[in-house]
Amino acid sequence: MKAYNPHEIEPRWQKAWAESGIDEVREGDERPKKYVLEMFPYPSGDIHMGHARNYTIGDTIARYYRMKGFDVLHPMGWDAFGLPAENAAIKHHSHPAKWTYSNIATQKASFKRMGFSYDWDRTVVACDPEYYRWGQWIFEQFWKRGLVERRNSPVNWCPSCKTVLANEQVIEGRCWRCDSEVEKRDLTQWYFKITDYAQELLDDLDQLEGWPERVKQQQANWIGRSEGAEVTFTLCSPDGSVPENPTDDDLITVFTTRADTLFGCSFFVLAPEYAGVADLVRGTEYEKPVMDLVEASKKVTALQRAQGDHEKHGAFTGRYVVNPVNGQKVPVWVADYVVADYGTGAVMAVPCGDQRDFEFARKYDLPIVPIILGEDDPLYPQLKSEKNRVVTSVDWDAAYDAEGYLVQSGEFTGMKGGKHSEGEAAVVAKLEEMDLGKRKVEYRLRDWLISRQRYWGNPIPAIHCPKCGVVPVPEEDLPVMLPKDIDLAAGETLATHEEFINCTCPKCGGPARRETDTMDTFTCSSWYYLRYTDPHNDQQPFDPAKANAWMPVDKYIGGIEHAILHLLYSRFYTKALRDMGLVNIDEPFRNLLCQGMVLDEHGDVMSKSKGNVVSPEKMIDAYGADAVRAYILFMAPPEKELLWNEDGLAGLYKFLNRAWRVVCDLMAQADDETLFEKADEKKAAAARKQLVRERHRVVGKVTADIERDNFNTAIAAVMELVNAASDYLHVVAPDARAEGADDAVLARDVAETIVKLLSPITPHWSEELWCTVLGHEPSIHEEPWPTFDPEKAKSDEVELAVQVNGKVKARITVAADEAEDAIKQTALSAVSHALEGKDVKKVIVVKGRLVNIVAK
RNA sequence: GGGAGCGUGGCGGAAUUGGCAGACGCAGCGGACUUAAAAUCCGCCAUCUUUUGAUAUGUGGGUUCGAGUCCCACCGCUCCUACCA
Repeated sequence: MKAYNPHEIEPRWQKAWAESGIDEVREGDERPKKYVLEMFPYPSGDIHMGHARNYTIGDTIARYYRMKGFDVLHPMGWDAFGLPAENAAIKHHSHPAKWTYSNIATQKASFKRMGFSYDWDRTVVACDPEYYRWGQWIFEQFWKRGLVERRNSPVNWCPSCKTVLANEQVIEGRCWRCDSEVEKRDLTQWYFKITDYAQELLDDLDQLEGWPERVKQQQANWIGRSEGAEVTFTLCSPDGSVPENPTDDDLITVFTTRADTLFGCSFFVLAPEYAGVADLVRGTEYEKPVMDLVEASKKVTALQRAQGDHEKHGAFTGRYVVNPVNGQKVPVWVADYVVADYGTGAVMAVPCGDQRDFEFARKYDLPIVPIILGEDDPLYPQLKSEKNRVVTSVDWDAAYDAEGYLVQSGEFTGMKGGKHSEGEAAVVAKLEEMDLGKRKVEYRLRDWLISRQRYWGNPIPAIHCPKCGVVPVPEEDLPVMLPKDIDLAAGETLATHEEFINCTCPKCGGPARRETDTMDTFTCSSWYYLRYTDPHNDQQPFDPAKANAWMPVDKYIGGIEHAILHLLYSRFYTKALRDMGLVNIDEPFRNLLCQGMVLDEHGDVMSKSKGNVVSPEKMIDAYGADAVRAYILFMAPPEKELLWNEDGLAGLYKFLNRAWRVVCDLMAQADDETLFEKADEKKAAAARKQLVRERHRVVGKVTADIERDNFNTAIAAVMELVNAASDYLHVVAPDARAEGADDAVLARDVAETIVKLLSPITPHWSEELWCTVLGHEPSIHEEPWPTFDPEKAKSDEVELAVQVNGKVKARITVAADEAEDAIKQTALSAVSHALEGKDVKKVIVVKGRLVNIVAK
């Protein structure tokens, strides 16, 4: 018997598969398609266990579907633009491309060693001009359709990466990439109007039945739809008089979800960044304190806010606005707790019903007028039908933000108040009637800031002409190539590269300057899955017919850290491209599997600084790729974290050895007499029966488990079949398995079944046994998946637990098709000792499982 | 503060709709083989108890013939989010 030697068989089969092109996609195939995709990696260096896990899961699924008779697209590429390459280039005085392509080569070699079945002919590398050309083209199509905007506003700036960041890339006030504190700056930047799709991005989450609930929840929270109303207040003149015929300049609008509390508005607050703040106070005694506050709030970093420093600061502007529902004048303040870019940047403050307003009112001694009360509030009996203000202060220590009844609220007094309440609807109706308010939906989602002040990215294809303004680069001139001669270490950037910058305006032909910002790397990863469907197209980003044939991705596998960023952006791209007629789908990813992290044995994140990184390469050196793959899938369900434990890996290696021997022993003929003793025929018959049952049961179990991503229990089931085969081998001697005998047929069937069931997981191990021990031609990976007969998985006798009042008291064995009455009788007599002195009230028979006797 | 999820042996984890808790594996213990070790093969392995049996899925209640699973409250942990009016 040949021993299992992964180090010999793995490279041999990898070479053979590459030569035969077995993993390449066949175009024009008649079979139904499956598009299995793993998130493409950033070429940061050697692969780590997270990669190994992600891609092992995907490869197993892809191989399974091939055997199930699908035409499978399973591609791989690299998300190759980004800052680490630039930093490496600065450090080593070289070019980012050098570092990037060298890492790609390293990673690709590792992926091949893992035995991943990618169609390498379809590789997409994001920094390849053949790819980024079409990223620019798509940018221009978005531009044409009004999805691109250039505007000045406060943005997140990372001082360490020296670039702006999208909202989604700021995590607790820090840069997602380098962890530096993010600053606010006023800059003119490029945006994608993802907010145009806010409602659809929210609604279509319902279509995504194959997505984890928590990811959908996170996206819904991020989009943050909020239903409310706009309410218009009139600004009083500097002398405090109410303008008789107010112009648009005299009106200030707020967004609120609680119009029902409008009668409790006792002051009015503008964000420090609110556009008209300076004009309101210019030349007055209030100018200095207000403008000091505006300056100070710029210095309060997002980080300080994230860390819970919610001390509110404000300053009075000296101006007043008129409350539209009761005509009351309320003071206008500027305060740093109002967010400038949500709603209108102004809020009506109702301190009795909003905790933030309450805190601010207490700090600056502003009135707190109770206008919504719970029935158990001590003030309620006094105020419950009071329409006018009689109480204008409270001794509460927090706002009342629950549902309640409106009081001191004019005609609305007595109505129910709260979000989406009767009172809210009535107030909004009244405002609409007066033409001073209307229903409004707001979203938390902001437009996607896509420009970056970095070299190693996709250049934004725009030209600044002093005469014509900002104009797109003509399509035939795409791509705008990144200049290769740049010395980043010397501080050069695109903005200092005169040769790159100087150009002529495509409209007027005059001298012009090229845009020097590049696009966020997330633009590259927002459509790569479409490029895979037609990777060599040099006429368009992809042929819509090909994309439509393959899309959507049937199974998308990647890390949960992309729950918002990448997945939201990709959904947006897909919808925008759909509206341009390039694809006919609404959503790119039908099923999403978010794999858990790989942690060290103590549950800590693996990191170079901690020195606890386990290298996949070293594990392959020690145990072979198949054992590593099987271990990764066996030790935890895919979405859970995996605690690395090398003893466990050794265990899987031992299992592959044991299963190898069992397969060989099953195929051994009578000449190999030393192996087993001859057993009596009765035992042998029972062992045969048992093995047949296990064979059918396990195929059913493994198939169902792989379909629902339970690879750990699928492997456990194969282990059970191997154990059953081993038991059988101990009873049935090899000479019973001579050529042509029933046992020979059974033994071969079980051997082939084991090898096939493991082949998506351990492709080299299976291929070797298939071709040598089982004597077939390559390749097992083109064989059909084993089938099973549920009838044959059934046993003709079953053991039932007999419970008395829910506690197991005995076990009985009955024929599988035994009648219920007979089962009851058997059960009752089996537990007669436990029933003495009791009345049997009821007997419940659960077929195939148990009998429960209720007795008192 | 808001949202989502999770608590099962020494460890990783099983348990489709409520139906015999602990599959499968790791570690451990015992045995066979061996001069010996490794490898391999066989057996044991939740807790208490001599057997019978009793107790066990974070804690306390509830629904049910029956609860790891459903409901309520509490405790603990993890992730996401954060002044969004």
